[in-house]
Amino acid sequence: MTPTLVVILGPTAVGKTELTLSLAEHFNCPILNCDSRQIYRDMKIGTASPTPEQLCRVRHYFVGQLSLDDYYSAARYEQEVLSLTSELFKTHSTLILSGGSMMYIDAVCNGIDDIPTIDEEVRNTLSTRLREEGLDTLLAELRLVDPEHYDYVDKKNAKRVVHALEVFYTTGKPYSSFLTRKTLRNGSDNCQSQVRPFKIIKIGLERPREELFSRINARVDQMVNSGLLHESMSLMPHRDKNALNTVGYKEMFNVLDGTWELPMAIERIKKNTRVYAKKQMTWFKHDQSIAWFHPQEKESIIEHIKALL
RNA sequence: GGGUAGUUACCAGAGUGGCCAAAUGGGGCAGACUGUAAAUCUGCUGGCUUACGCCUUCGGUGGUUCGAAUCCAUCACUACCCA
Repeated sequence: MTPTLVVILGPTAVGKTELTLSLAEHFNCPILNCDSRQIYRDMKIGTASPTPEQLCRVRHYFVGQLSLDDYYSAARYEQEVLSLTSELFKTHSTLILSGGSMMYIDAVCNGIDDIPTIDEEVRNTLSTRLREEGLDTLLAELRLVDPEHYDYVDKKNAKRVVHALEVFYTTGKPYSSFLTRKTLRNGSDNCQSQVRPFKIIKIGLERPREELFSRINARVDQMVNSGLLHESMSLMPHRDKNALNTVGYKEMFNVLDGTWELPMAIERIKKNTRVYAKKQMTWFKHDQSIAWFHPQEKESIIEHIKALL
């Protein structure tokens, strides 16, 4: 049997966790979580992490294993998933990867170029320079140093401009010289089977918009009832960490420092979650290799997978 | 009953004779995306149009003016104040 990675993806709150659990039980295989925030410890409520009960039902990987200080990235995730799968495929012919982090999924399915990780010092220098000298100065510099990427880069997106310069100052080589995949995006995923030593089956979960949005609203209320504010309070000391630049927490921090009233924060969390879900859908919808189902169509999904195994 | 303030696009809210289809913010919609991506960034948001452009808007009606969201009259409604 060809080793196969079944990828379950879809917008936040669509119902991935529960469906994935029953698929994993059905196929008797572990779950590789693919959520850039659930991978952190201490962010359980706000990220709707699998509960202890759910974690008991099926072996999970990539849940709650990082501390807020840890550096992480899609590239690192790709590496770890690849080395883990090469182990797990020795004993399982099918594995499930499930989550909504678009870039992480993409890194696993299509690979991501080998771009060096930036050290703290360069990162700090450039963020200071951005603050003090402004984006235009850095853009002008990028133009000199890496004209190819200058033409391509989103010139209003400081983060992208800065990153290209970070790479240049770290390696002495232009950022564009590290890029071998012309487009990261899904257009190229016809060749995925050559990229990976296993087959990939992508299952997308979707719901009508109103249905998804009312699930989002209900889930946010439920998070608040389960103590999101309290959890945020314990994370306050780390509020500037990237991992906490996350829907749910950033709004609650505003409540805790007195900027917002709680009801306002709750509304904003709902809204920002909807926006996030929409962004996920926008990303996923270009990927022709995804087979879409309603989360309730479990039997059809199983059939679909079996037919492709 | 009297007085004052107000009525602007989905909401809030600028605009007080031409540069106004109307600032700005929110909300909504759409999109981009190769390294902390639940991040970051962009566009659209009266109608028709690919576009030039055309048409209908700033509570209602009627006026003044070459020209009105802006000035005048009047009616309606809202808020506050005095009775």
